[in-house]
Amino acid sequence: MLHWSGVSEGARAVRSMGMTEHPMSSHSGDLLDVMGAVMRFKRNAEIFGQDEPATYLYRVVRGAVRIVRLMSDGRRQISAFYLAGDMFGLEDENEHLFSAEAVTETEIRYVRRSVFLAEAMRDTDMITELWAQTKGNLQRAHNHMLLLGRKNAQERVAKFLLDMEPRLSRSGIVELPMSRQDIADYLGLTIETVSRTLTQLARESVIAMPSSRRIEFRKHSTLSQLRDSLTA
Amino acid sequence: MLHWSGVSEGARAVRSMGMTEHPMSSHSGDLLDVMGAVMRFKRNAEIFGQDEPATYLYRVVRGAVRIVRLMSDGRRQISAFYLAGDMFGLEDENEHLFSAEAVTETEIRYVRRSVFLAEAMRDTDMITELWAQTKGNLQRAHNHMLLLGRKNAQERVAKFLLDMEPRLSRSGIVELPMSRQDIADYLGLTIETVSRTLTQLARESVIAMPSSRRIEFRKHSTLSQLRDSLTA
DNA sequence: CGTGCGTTTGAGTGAATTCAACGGCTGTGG
DNA sequence: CCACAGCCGTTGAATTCACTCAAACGCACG
Repeated sequence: MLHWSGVSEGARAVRSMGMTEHPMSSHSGDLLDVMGAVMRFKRNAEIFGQDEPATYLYRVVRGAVRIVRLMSDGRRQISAFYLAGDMFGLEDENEHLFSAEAVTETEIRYVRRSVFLAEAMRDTDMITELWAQTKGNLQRAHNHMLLLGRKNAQERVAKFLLDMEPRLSRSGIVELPMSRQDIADYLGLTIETVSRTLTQLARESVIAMPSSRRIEFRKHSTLSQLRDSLTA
Repeated sequence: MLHWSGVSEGARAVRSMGMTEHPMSSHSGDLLDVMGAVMRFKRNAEIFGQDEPATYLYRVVRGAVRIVRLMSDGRRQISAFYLAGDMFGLEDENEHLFSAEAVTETEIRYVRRSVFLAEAMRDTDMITELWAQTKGNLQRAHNHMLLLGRKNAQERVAKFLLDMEPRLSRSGIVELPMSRQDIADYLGLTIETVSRTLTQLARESVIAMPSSRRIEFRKHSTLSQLRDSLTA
């Protein structure tokens, strides 16, 4: 199924179109952009699944990916969203405990880990980039754990919006690629609680919601206060 | 091999707590084991603090370290415990958003990031080890997020015990280095709920608690079921 | 125009929290 | 040796916040 093509020097001529680099990756990460193959995934399509061997290394070219753990009773936990420029597929060692799914129409570049690593051993920029990406993912994971611990619903939603803003905003307006269910499973809340909280924020004019996926920031500082702590 | 450039500044930064510094003992073995300096920290001593610049890379030689975020109203979130052999200090980019504290009497080896990286650029084993460690931390972080999402108290405690077992067990008996408060802040519960849950598990003879810090596994499979009842 | 899906809103319930008191261990000092 | 203080952990009772169950809404699409 998955098939790697063009890791050789010839592929280096190919340069993918301009993508937004999120703030956490320190320098331009074009390295996986010239290796491996590109694949398109439709909304909700599975990129890799739980219990599959973890063989590849991936990068989001366009769109959004969610890292999901599905439990037998239907509960779902989303441990990360990856957006354009992010590398992923390193959350597991040998077998995937998580699955990765396209949140929207998404374009992915992927390459065998072994191939990438072999190349990286000869190119310090590549291994440095790989490490920087892994570190960035680790930092986001720790940041996200702050939210999952002892935070109430308002704090979670406020932090979610503020975290997403720099990653996918266009001038104070966030176009969310993910559904309410995705947000709920990411925040450790139910869909109803997410909905109620957003409605309440809109009623208080902290945000505006022209449509359910579009969020405008109206009182940025209030949102920050809600995130940091309601009390005290 | 490598001299300790920059180590003295760092020592000053953290030496305010009572601890002793050791000269480089050539412990034949892993990579960070032969670089940098060793330091001892007493129980609850701070290794680095929130808002300090993130300059160093650390490894636990002996003992246990917790990564903590303290909020203004006193709430605390522990996002990781690091044990002997684990590298840490990569959870932040430039400034620490978290602090690191010794859970028990702990021995740490540390080195300037820049120094380690400079060396790693010339030694692929070192950068590989650094990446492997970062990846390991990322994997543990994702694993921990499963627990923090939508899990009830019993599932959290059961998973916590099972996760800790391979990391610090001696033949089915776990000697916990951390307090109930630490466990609670790690699991996103209150100290009372952790206590009640452990008591209940002991009453059901799933575990035995000869002392509050010592846990014996009596019905390992039952514990797994409690964890998986919703994890699988 | 109806069907289906995602989202919102409402009412009642429950699991973990908060508030409060108690028990056990350790070290200190009379 | 006992008395006491301090810390940590446990237990009890009442509260609360998010959850569950349920229904309705709005929009897209055949």
